[in-house]
Parts: sequence; C-alpha cells; structure tokens
Amino acid sequence: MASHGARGRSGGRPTLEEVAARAGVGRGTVSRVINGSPRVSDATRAAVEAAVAELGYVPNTAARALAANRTDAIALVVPEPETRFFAEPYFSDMLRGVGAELSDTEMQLLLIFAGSDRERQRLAQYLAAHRVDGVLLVSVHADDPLPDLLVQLEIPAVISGPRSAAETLTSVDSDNYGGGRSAVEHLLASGRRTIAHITGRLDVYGAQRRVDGYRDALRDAGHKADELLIEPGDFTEEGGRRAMSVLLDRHPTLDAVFAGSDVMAAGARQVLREVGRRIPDDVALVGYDDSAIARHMDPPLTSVRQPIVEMGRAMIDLLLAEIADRRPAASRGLERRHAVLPTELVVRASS
Amino acid sequence: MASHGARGRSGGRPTLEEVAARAGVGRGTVSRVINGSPRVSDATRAAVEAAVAELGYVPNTAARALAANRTDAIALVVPEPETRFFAEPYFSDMLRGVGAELSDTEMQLLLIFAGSDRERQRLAQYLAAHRVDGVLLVSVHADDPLPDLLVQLEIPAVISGPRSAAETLTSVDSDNYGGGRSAVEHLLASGRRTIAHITGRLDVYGAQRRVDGYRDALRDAGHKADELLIEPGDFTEEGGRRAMSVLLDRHPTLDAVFAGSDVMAAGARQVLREVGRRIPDDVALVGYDDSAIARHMDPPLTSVRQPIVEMGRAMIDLLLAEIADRRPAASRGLERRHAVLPTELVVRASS
DNA sequence: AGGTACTGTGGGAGCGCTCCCACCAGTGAT
DNA sequence: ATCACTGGTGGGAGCGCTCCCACAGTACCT
Repeated sequence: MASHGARGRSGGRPTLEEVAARAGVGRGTVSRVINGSPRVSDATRAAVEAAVAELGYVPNTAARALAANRTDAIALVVPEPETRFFAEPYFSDMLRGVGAELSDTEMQLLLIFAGSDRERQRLAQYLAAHRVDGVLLVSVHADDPLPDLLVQLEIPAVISGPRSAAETLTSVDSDNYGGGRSAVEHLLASGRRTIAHITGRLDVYGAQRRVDGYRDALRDAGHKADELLIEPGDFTEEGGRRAMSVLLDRHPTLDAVFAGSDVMAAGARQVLREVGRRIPDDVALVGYDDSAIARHMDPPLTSVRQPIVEMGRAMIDLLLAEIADRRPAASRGLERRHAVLPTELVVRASS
Repeated sequence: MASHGARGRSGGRPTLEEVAARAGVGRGTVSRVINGSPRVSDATRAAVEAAVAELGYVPNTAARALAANRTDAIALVVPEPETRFFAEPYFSDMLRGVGAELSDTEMQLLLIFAGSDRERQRLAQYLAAHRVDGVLLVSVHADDPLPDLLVQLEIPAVISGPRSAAETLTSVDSDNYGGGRSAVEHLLASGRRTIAHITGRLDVYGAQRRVDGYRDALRDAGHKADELLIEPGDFTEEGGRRAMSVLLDRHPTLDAVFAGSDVMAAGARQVLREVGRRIPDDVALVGYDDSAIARHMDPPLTSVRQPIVEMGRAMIDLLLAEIADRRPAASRGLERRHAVLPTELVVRASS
C-alpha cells in the first residue's frame, strides 16, 4: 500500500479533481487514465498514475454510476430457496465458474435468492431500479415470469438451460442431445442390445434433448424405434424406481438402462437389485450429471458429465458481451446467442 | 403492478422532479415522502404517493448514494474459500438469520468470499471505495488483518466470535462459557465422576471459554482441579482421536468426556469403541455444535447447540445500530457492544 | 397589535463522476 | 504559405438525488 499521507484537507477521500490538481492536468485527463482510454500521452499517464498512488485515490462508484448510467454489477439470480442452493453442488460449481471469469473484471457479482414470494417481490423492485447491469439466471422453471420481466425492463440477461428451442434470452446449455447420444453409443459399443431410457421431466427442455439423442443414436445404429423402451421419470429417486419397474415388466430382457439423471439411476439400481439383476453383468446402467451420487454408488455409476464450471464462465462471457453491445446503440446481430458446451461420458463400473 | 403507461417523454425512468411536477409539489417534498419523513401533511403525502404509483417511480440508487454518501448495502465477508462456505451448515444458518433480519430493510446484502490472496486484495479495494455501509465478519482467524483494516477505514463492522476478551470490534458470540458449564453440569447430574475435556484450538477464544466453563463447573461442584483431565485437540477428528488416547492412558477410569466440537467427539468415539468402552454405559460423551454429525452418530450425540440463526439476526441488529449511530456525529457510547447469546444442551443417547 | 414559535413547503447548491465539445499544437498535403 | 487533419487536453454541463436554508402560513402567546 502506498502512503496515504497526503489526503485532501477535508480529511475525506480524494476526488478526481484533487488528483488532477496534484498531477497538474485537467479532470478529463485523469478520468481518461482511470478508464484506460488510449488517447493519453505516456508522460501524462505516468504523472496521473503517480498522483493516484500518492493520494490513494479510489473512484467513487456512486458518482460513476450516476454519471455513466451503469452499475458495474451483475446479479446471479437463483429462483430457489437458499436451502436448495446450498444442497446442490450444481450451484456452487456454477458460482465457481462465474467468479473465476469475473475476477479479471471490475464487475461485482451479487447473489440473489428468489425462492419465496417476498423475495421475488424484492427482486422485481431491485431490477426495476436497474441496480445491476445484467442478470444471470439459473435453474428457471418453464412458467417463470422472470425472463419476461427482464426482457421488458431491457436488462441484459443470460439463462442457463434454455426453456425451449425458441428461447428468447441469450442462453448457455450443455449438449444434452450429444450427452444422450454418447451414453447410448457407449452402451451399444459394449455390446448391449436392448437399451431402455428413463427420461427426466419432459417439460424440461434439456430432458427432451436427451431423449432425442437416445432415439437418434439407436436409429443410426440400425435399431428400429421402440417407444415402449422409453419411460418418463421426474428426476426423483422414486420416479426412477417406478419407471424401472414399468420397463422391466414391459421388457424383461433389457440389458441396459440410460437414466436421465444420477438420482433416477439410483432409484433404478434399487429396483434392479431387488429383482436380482446384477450391475453391470445383467444390466448396464448409465446416469446423467456425474454427481457425487454417481461416484459413491455401488457399483460406481457411469454418467454424463456437464461442464458446469465452464458453463458459468460462458454465461459471464455472453453477458458481458451483451452489456457492452448495449452500451452504444449498436446494431446487434442475433449471432451466437446460444452457446452449447460439450458433455463428457465418465465411464465407471456400472457399464 | 401499477400501469407504467405515463412515463416521461424521454422514455427513460421517471425522476424525482417528474414525480414532483405530476403531484404539483416541490422536489424536496417528494424526497421527504419517499424517505418517510414525518414533516409532510397527509394530503400532500397521498398526492405524492399517487404520482409515484402512476409513474412507476423507483429511486435512483446511484444518485441517492452520491448525494447522501451511503450505499444501503452491507457485506457479509467470509474469509474462507467458497468450498468451505458451502460445506459447513454454519454459514448457511448464519446467512438465514442475516437474510431474515434484513428483509424488513432496504439494505442489500452482499456475499463476499476472501479466501485467496487475490480475493482479499479485491476486498481491500472494495472496502477502500466504501462500497458498503457496514461489514459482517464471520469465521475470522486471530491474526487476520481485516478487522484492523475496517477500523482504519472507519467502516462499521460486527464480528461473530470475538478474537479475544478485548475485542475492539462490536461482536456477537454464543455463550461458550455457559455452554461448557452446561455440558459438565449435565454429566455431573447424571452421576459421572471423572470428566475429561478435549479442547478446541486454544488460540480460538471460544474454545478457551469452553474450557473455563468446564473448569468452573467442576470447581463449583467441589471437584479439585486436575489439569491432566484436559487435553487439547484442534477441532479435527484426528485431533479428537489423539486426545482421547492420551486421556485414556492418563485416566483409565474416566467415565465421561466433554469434547469441544462434534467432530472431535466423533474421533473420541472411535477410540472408545476400539478399546471396548461402551457409550454411554462406560463413558458418557458430549459434543459441541449440535451438527448433523451429532444427530447421525451411533449412539446419537448429546451436544451443545449454538443459536446460529439468532446470532445472524443479532449481528444485523448491532450493525444497523452502528451504522445509524455514525450517520449523525453522535456521541456514541460503548454500551452493549458485545452480545452473547445463550446456548442449549441437546441431550441424546450418548450421555 | 406585535411578537415568537412552530409546521409544511420550495428550490438552490452540491455530491464526484462521465461525456462531449472546444481548442491547441503539430504534421503532412496542397 | 494555407489548409485540412489528428493526437492530446481542459473544462462545462449534467446525471438524480439529499441537505438545508428560506419563507409562507397558522397558532398561540404577551
């Protein structure tokens, strides 16, 4: 830390004007240096930087926000109660990626929970006041009014997990289609013939895409379509159990199951064990998410990993671009508004 | 939501001035209404509120911050890596209490991690810019420079878990002394005669206080002091194991152990089981924190519960008071700057 | 009647910045 | 020599509030 001795006589924090006086330049020039404008000579820049260091100058955020009409802050909005936020590693991974990508920036991240009605109301107020330059939206339900509110308020926003193929907001997603394909292709490659699929909630776009991947992989391998091999779950363990039972009734000879989530795979595993099917000898099992459950299952579960940390990074990249684009009334294209990141199949003993 | 139809012609957000014009009053009056000043007649107030609703007026935070020199935001600073934050229920409980107490307020909460050097540097910058009105400090190590920085910058702050009896910052703590006492008194009341204590890290003030409570409870019950019954752990499971071994060597006849944390109690339990002592028949065991470990231990562990959620609330109360006090150059007393909340002994099968 | 004390109100000044226009060199083309 | 330009700079205007002083009106004393 530089010496903070030479403060203004007022005893308060030094202002731009004081720095300018000290450096023997004008206010505008100091502003340019602070904001990294290239149109400043090297000598002047050095003088200003020296003055800044000597006075321990730190820009006043409020004044900057007022004059420039921006806040240098973005919000990560979690439309869930805090408890779920802490329970699920998804969020902490996401936060890690977001934080990492943001640490090169002046931007500040706000974490906002909007689980209860009360919190949602506060959030609406908050957004109406434009207290952030942009919003990151995670884990949004299909019928949530939040995205529309953001569009209406013209606040740049990026959503993780688009709500449909026609998502209006800029979005980041993992390749659910490819993830589904890779799971099935892996099972086919290891010699499985009858592969069932327990889907997630089909009102979740990502779950649909996994089904698409499942279907196409089988079709491309020359299997004829059999819709009876597909049974919807609801992302819960109980849903996994139920679906597995149904599938076993319909197809007693199935030798592989691809579950749309690790949790459902855990449910399926219970049923398989109860009826005496060995994993992977009799039935191979593949999950989705590569969560802690997958690693700790007995046997360890093959699963499709989503690059959540990277998704967080990508969300920030897109959001910052969107904010920057909006600053000048630019002619914004619709190009690359939807990022899709590759998944990775993590093979373990269950398949 | 009110109709947002009648915006200013500019298309932007309405300003105080526009609301004033609409209500047929002056700017100052609107400001007074917005800020809940009592010196406004009822009729005027109603007119202004109507205008606010019609225009959908929302105050501009930046302008307010600039003019009033405050931010209406406080930070919860966690000097730990994010991973620990998510792992320990302590933080989420604390956050719950803080959030609850803050929801009646206009204040906004920022969550700031300062685990890495880089993050700490950003934080220092952040605080120097006075971007928050106050700071909540949790889980601070004894040699952390952060508290001093806050004092130097004259930023109101409240610390949870004072660093010593002479803590300079306003603090909130649970009654570690009373917690220690209650554990020992409980063991005495249930007929135990030789009660050992595994302490936490003794550079942690709270751990010392628990030892004090342990000592005084025994002394008051007429036991003569025996320092050999006290063995330091370090809050880890391994430390608990080691201390338990030492204690068993020194006092093979001990019939009770009070551990300074549930984690250490878990370590102690392992050793007791290995040497064939039954819990609670041969040795009674009491832990501290009432964590998930305590509930799931076999047998379930008697433990001292700290009112963490309430501590969060208390921190906010004290911090808001401190911020309010500072606003006018008040003659601030030093009264009640250290809140101590009662603990509660949760008796389970281990004692 | 004049004074004194309120209550309620209007609006100027100013918070510390960014934006932008004006301006002053220099530089090279005409 | 004149006329563009261009890189570099100073400083006015203004962002939307809060603070505070001034002042009108009313009420209650002498």
